[in-house]
Amino acid sequence: MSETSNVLPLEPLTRTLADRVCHQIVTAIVKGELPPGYKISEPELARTYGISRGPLREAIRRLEGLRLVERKPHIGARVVQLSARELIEIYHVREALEGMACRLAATHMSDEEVQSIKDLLDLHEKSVEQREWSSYFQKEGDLDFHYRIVQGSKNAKLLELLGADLYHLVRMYRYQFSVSSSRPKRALKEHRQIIDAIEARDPELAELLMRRHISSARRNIESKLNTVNETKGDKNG
Amino acid sequence: MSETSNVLPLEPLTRTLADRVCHQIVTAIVKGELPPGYKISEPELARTYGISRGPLREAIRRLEGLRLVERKPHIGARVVQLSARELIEIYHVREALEGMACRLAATHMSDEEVQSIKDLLDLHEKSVEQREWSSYFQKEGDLDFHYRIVQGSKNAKLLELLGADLYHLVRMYRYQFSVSSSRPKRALKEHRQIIDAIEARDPELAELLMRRHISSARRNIESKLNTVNETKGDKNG
DNA sequence: TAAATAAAGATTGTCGACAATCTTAGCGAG
DNA sequence: CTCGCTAAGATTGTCGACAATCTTTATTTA
Repeated sequence: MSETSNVLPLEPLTRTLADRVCHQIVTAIVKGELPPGYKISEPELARTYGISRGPLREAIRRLEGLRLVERKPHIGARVVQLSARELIEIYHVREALEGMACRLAATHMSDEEVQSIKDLLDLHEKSVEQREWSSYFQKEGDLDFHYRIVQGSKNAKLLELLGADLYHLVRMYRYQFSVSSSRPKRALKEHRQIIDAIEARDPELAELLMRRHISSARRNIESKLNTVNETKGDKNG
Repeated sequence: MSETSNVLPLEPLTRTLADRVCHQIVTAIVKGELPPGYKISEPELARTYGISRGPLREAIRRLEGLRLVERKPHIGARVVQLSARELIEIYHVREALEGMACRLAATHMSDEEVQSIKDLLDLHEKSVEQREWSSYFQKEGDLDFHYRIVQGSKNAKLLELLGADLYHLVRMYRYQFSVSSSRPKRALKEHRQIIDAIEARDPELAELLMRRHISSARRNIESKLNTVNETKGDKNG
């Protein structure tokens, strides 16, 4: 129950079919039910969700804006296929944006928000200890933390860019490759350092730690992708 | 002739009504023909562009993703109204993203691209000298420069975020307030310093100069907005 | 007179059908 | 056997009409 709407604050109770179905398709794409490269057939999807092609096409236009599908006129829409290069690019952008977010959060976050995140990390720690570091927490817990930091920056545009345009793709990648945080304990430790810096109201340190955190995650992914590429060889297209 | 499609690389020759009209509406919003806060009437706009409500609604969904309109279910769409706070937020984000873009550009830009930008700046200089620093150049020339730097970063995601989600709003703001670059000579000088740093393949300096450039533009806007607010008083909502 | 209610009008949301374009399978020529 | 053309099928693009919701206005009542 309770979908993953912590990260995607689109109320599921929107009263229009297009919005509701858009939200459903986002979830389906992120979870891999609609796999990358999948050709979206309008009649098929319309049947699946029990709606007409009108609202469905509106939803697809919205998904196009979210960069989750790519559309070509008179040919159709396909679920995006994240290349290694694009994934790395996203992490570079995250480093810049979330570094900034973290710096701002150190100034603008309320004490209550800080405490709330510390509580969240306590929850994560218990999950790690109890080896329940599975499914939801493994895949979504990390982004929950990051999302809250960005919220704490009090910069709405930042929240828009990260929440609407980047996190979906990161989540999709994690479900796809099932590689989420192969280093949960280390990630948790880094999260604690970050929130401590914010609590200490030390913007420079907070930014530095966040950038380093994301940077090391990126390098971790890069090394894994390189390992894969060594066995498979390059395949551009 | 030659629309402003240097900044918005959406081919005008797309063969679908929704795409074409979307592009037209973007231009109309940016230029203020559809003013901020304007209530978009579907029947009216459909008549205006000579199309049916179907493609128009798809275009509106796309505009929603571009953050140029805000939609409320069963009520309608309105052209976004940029608050002073949001505008400042955008400049903060630009500082982070374009700083990063500039750093990357110093490494990844080809010598030909660098030369091309220097030629562009020569053109701008002539415009300033000849006091033709009007309309197009005044409003679009600056963003042309910035767009090319971002292109030079060779980071597609960066280009997406800035080109699709932020520059439109900046352009809209400039047309609205007609305040574009009240300091053309100084801006041009800063642009030259930036491209020189890139040509010298000095990433740190390039980033520093770009951040400072955008930061001073932001402070310039802030001071102007404060002046306006002093006479008008605050008006949130 | 002011507030609440109800009906009329307008606007948005949804649907099914038709037209334009692309894809594919089959056929024929070289 | 391969390549190119053609026609049939399927898919996307567009439209007009109907249903659901919101807004406005007029009426009634305290």
